[in-house]
Amino acid sequence: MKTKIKLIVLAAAQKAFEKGLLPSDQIPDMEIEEPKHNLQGDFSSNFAMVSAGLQKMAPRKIAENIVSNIEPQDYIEKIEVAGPGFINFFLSNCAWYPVVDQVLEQDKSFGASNMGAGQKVQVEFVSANPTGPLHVGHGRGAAVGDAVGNILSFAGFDVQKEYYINDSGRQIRTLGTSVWLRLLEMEGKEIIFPEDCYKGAYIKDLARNLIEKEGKNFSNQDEETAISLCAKFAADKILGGIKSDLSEFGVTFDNWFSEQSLYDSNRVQKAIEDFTARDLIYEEEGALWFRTEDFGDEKNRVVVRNNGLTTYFASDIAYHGHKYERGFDRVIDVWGADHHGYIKRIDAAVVASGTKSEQFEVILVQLVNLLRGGKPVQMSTRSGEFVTLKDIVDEVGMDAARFMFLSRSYDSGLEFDLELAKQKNSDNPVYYVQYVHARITGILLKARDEGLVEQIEFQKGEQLEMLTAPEEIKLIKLLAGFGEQVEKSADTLHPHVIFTYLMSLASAFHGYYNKYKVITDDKAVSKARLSLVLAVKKVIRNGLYLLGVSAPERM
RNA sequence: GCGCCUGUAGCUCAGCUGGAUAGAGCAACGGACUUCUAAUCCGUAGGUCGCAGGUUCGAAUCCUGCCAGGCGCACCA
Repeated sequence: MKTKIKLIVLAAAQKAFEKGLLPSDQIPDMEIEEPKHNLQGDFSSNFAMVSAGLQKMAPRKIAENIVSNIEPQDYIEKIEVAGPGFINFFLSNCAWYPVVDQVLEQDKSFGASNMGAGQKVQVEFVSANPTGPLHVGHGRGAAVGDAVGNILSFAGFDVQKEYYINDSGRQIRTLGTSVWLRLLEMEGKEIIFPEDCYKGAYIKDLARNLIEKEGKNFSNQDEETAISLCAKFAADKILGGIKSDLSEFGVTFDNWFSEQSLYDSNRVQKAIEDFTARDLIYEEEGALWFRTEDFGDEKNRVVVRNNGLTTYFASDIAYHGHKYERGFDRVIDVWGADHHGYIKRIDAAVVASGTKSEQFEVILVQLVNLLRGGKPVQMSTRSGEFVTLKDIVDEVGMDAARFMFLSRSYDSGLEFDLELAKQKNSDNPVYYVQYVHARITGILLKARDEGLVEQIEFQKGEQLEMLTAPEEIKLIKLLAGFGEQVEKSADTLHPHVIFTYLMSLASAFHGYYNKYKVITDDKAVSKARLSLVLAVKKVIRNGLYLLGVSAPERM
């Protein structure tokens, strides 16, 4: 509809120019937008204002010349010039009816777009070290990454969701040591538990599991062997837990990528050699440094320490290089905001490997403040005790948790109130939206029982011209705008755009529902309203799907 | 000190790729169920868009400088 209006304006501008009413046929960047107030029409063009300088003419005068040259259309009721020179279009109701049929026909693909044109995109998210269970922050990252993936895919991108497993290096060894020490402790030995070891209660559980599995005499082994066995056992176990927690959270990955595999295939080594050969890496004080400064970083970064061990950054260089080798045009990493200092150096690695900086994007997800009834939930990093993602999903449910995580822009910190997320009323946005879906199903079931419709699903609207109430037209307009919101969400990589959209659609529906009966004595009106309401149901479902939230038939 | 994010109603936040009278939810107050699900709706009230400049027909939105809060600034991951 927007593009239609735009073409009309352009045609009128051309005509006005030919008639000599406009001095120039230059067309500036103009916008067709939906005004906030109904009095200002359904669509509005700022053409006159943005071309004022070009035409050397007063905006209102330009607007009038445009309006007088617009071909009349049956779906346009009137056109006005208003304010500083807006051209406002008022559409007749019949302009909107086709939207209902589009929704019903296109069904699950309504709102989809081809803006991505099949471009290959990888979204990497969560990627938590397998050294402990996922916590709240990971939950937000998981919800965001998963939703961004869904949205990009719906917008026509070829998306792969990936989890990077840091299954190599020092933190895994530390994990092994932690478990080993707890194990010795359980067997009555005196131990000193170092500061840098993992302190959570889950470490003791792992030690216990290991004793059960391997028997009592495990501690007699040579320490080195024991620690690496502990590490392997613990990492596998924890990763298994992470996978199952994520799947209970409704998050699935297309690929789990192992850091260790980069070493096994010599990719890390090759990356270092390649950069060294190109003088991007130099030696100083026994360590190898990558000249990230040359790419805009504050200082150069170590890739191999003077003890010969590679840093995490070294495998990250190889990892990101490998992503592009796998054919991704765009790579999106979802990180916690506390990692922002890392962006420049990865960007340096990407650019040094011959990829354009624009092909690498980082979504920084701000921190989550966990509350219970408005009061902060105590989380002690010292003792290693924290509220896990699993705790939250168990307590409030997957749908409520996901919806809450996606309710705000990830650029802002998030207050997550467990009490609020559990409430089953309008305070809790997830039920507000899901309720629309369930309510409509109820209506459709009743309509079927009364013989008004054969099935609760159908592909063609009926008697749509009976939809004349302003609330009905407003609903259709909202449906018509879904695709644009999907594109905006995909373009900005911000899933909360979909959240906001769903809230306004739900609000419009609930208002309508309370004011009008869908099933009335008038058969034609009932059929029209059933068509509209089914369309609303489908769009709600499509939107919820993008956020990874279920659309229940009954509540 | 440097970098990233944030500052909008009492609270939590939308709006920020510039548009007309800045929106929603909660909290407050007053209403609506013999009705397709009240997990809902309707109404009232609530604002120097952190502060100061600048850009222009027009700034919550863009630029600069302050102020405040969060998070980072390792041969850690």
